[in-house]
Amino acid sequence: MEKGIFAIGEFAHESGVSVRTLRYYDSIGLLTPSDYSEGGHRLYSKNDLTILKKIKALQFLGFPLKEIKDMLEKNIVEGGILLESLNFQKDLFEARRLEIVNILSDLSHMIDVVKSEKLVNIEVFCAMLQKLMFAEDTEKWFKEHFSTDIADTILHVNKSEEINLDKKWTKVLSEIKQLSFNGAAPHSNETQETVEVLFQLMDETVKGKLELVEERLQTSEPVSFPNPFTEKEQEFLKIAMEIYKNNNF
Amino acid sequence: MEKGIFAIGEFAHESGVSVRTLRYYDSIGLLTPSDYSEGGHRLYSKNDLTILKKIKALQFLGFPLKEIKDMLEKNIVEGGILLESLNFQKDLFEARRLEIVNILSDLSHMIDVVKSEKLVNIEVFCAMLQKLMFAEDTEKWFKEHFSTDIADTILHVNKSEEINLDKKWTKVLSEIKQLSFNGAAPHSNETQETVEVLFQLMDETVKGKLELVEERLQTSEPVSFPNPFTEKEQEFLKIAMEIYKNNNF
DNA sequence: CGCACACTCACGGAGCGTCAGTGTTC
DNA sequence: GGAACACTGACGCTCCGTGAGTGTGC
Repeated sequence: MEKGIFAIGEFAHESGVSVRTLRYYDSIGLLTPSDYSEGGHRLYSKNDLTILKKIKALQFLGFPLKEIKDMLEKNIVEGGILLESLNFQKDLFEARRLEIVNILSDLSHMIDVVKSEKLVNIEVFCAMLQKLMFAEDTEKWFKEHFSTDIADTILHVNKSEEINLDKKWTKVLSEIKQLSFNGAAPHSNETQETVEVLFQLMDETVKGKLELVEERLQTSEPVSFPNPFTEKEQEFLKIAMEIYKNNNF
Repeated sequence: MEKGIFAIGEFAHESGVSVRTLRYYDSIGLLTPSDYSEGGHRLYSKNDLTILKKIKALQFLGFPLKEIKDMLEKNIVEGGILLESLNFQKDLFEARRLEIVNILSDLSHMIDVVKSEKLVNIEVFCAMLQKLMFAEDTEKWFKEHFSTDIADTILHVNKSEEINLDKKWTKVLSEIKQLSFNGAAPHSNETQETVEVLFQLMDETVKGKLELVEERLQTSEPVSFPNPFTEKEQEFLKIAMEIYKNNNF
């Protein structure tokens, strides 16, 4: 091959772009090779290399190929329009970054919670996750259904405290599911012990304001709060809790 | 419609997921409606709603639908495997975050540079961009072609200084391109003035060690440094610089 | 002549949006 | 009986990867 003229494979190697990609760019008219051989083989020049570099540079900034095509065709771009595009891309990436940061935070949280368990029930896991995902909605819900000070007390826990609570919740909720699944009796010792832990945990979570919360829970409409239990499990738990309350309060 | 049983539209509205998506989920067996009407309409139950919520929760963490399907089918997941997936996702997102942070930094840089110009030549723009993209490679290149101290002097500028330099470079390189495009003579006053600015800028960029750099540039192989000029422009510039040097040195 | 290389379709993928043409519900 | 809703294909989107089957360059 003459110097400065490349077949597609050579050109691909030189530029670090795949052959498939080059053909694709040709097909959409983004990078048309400078020449074709008699047999129809694409022939690229050094100039094509600089064009390709431009394409890759613009692609790096997140521009889609269509826009890149437009930009290259115009060659000289009005600063204003370019600036607009750049700002648009920046906002887009900034939004993505925030999203990712949130997801990362939730992932870390879930990792901490899962770490301590051997088996994780997917329902409990997802309920925890939903709690994180809709933290803002949850806050709203609390402020609508309880007085502001109760809500504040419940919601204002720090991160490590929250993780600790979540671990405990994961454990006890999984246990309850397991009991129901195994057909345990609501009045059995095992069940009642777990229910006791549940009450303690509720108490810990709401920091002693349990009575207030319970009162509301019974008067207000059925809870639409993320709930990891099936109907059957709910029924089981309701009975077990009744028994516990009759015995202890 | 009976309570607790939804047609697809209602269900979509309730769950905030599009009808298309629901049908898609059915088609891939991810969320099969609890029942079908005689006429073949999908009928969803409350239970389906909780399943959908799980799906969305897991999707939020970045799991693809296939994996979600697996996880839901197993229902109880081994903590170890789940932990592995979570960590994998976390690493993935962390990598993406870093990527995005870099892009954002480069975007901001380019925005600063572009802000001061009315018209931006795409070649100059892309050359700047490439300089940013391959900053590490550039550093390597400098350290190979010059002594370490020169490289350090040139490369160790702070951010605002770099942006300032880039703005000047953008301006002068664009001017040269414009001159060449307009068919200006290499010896014309206009051209020579621009070349003078170019020399000053080179000097400023390499902080007075211009002679050393030039020496190397002439002896080493042709520069593969990001270059915004076409062959024609390079020829034009070379002549103009010769003239300038003959007149001034 | 043979081997490496290039060519042109064409499918697939993730997750749906968006027609088009027809059937169901109430 | 007619509006509103649902159904099943099927194509489109982005940016290519990955074949399959055939033609070129040296």
